[in-house]
Amino acid sequence: MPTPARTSVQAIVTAARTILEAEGLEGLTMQRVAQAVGVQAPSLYKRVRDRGDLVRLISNDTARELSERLERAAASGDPVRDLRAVADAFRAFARERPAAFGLLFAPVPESWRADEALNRAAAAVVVRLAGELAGPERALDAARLVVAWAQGFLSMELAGAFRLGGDVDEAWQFGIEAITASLRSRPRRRT
Amino acid sequence: MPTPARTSVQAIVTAARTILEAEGLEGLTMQRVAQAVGVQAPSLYKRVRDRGDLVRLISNDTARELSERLERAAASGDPVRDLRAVADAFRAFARERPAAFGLLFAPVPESWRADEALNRAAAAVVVRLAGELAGPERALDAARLVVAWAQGFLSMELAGAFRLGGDVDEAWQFGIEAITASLRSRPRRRT
DNA sequence: ACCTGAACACCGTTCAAGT
DNA sequence: ACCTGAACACCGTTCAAGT
Repeated sequence: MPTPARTSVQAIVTAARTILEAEGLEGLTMQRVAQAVGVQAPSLYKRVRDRGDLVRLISNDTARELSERLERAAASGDPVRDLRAVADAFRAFARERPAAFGLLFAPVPESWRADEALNRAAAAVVVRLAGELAGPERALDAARLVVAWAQGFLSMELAGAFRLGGDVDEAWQFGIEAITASLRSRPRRRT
Repeated sequence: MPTPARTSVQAIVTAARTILEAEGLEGLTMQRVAQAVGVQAPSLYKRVRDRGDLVRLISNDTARELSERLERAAASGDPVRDLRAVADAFRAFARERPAAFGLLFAPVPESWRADEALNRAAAAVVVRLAGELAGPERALDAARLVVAWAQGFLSMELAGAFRLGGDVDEAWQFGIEAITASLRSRPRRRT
């Protein structure tokens, strides 16, 4: 006789995201997740292939949410203002979900990573704005400059790696201003 | 009767670094390290406090080595050339020891991290060069821009996160040029 | 169809016992 | 003084057995 489902992939992923933020990636055990959704650990394997798969589902959700936020931030139509707003949205997201954000860029096995299409969607906004600033020929190079800087800055900030004093918010402002100014003044190969 | 030591902290750390690069952080188990140095796992606890402490010792060695390399790279006396050379040395190191490099910037428990003084030493070169370019008032902000970009770029490159095509080497060149140009042209508060 | 207890192969770590 | 086997508390994962 079929028994009714006592949980769902959605419930599992949601619980896992909460545990990830509260207790880190090593704290994210199958037993801990099972307890949170009210089943025994082996039952989770009816919904997710294994722990790596669960991590991948978390990253998918994270990438989707990040993508939406970046999209929403680019609303003014002015590429300089928009790029700054997108960077700030990126930072706000990283501070809200530090563990999930870290996971998105962590050197994790390939099969744990968010689906390529979701990463691509999140990148699209930045590539578009970077192209408007630096010209279509340089769009990808420029986007990589912006994303690398922002990701590096935030991973260092979240890891507490800025230990030489100074104002970290000011360093962030300095960075985004230097980068946008540089992209705008760069000679374009063609327009 | 005292028995002669069959291994040493140095041998343990050296073996651990090799294992880290070959099999990643999850592959770095106490049993694996013990096997490599020819003792049983419990014996390791005579030399290192626990696995986290072993990771910290690896990071210390990594930070020391990175620091030396960056120092050696800054030799021309011209800050623009030196900053480029330091960035290139940073990248070369990251590619030689990707796992150790990743570890240095990974969101890992505080007690696993390299000693503060070693991180400070590695940062010093960059802060000096950044100050020569952007002025002493902006040295720290400028150094944070450079290091954040480089670290982010490399962590993305090593994670295989540049998946939109284009030439990654060219993106690196584009980045360091845009950043140095921007720092040089930035208005200085004072000289 | 879904859930579970029991089991397996692995971890890190402690500790009494050996030399 | 150093090393080890045995043990403990944890993991992820599989699977036969239950409903």
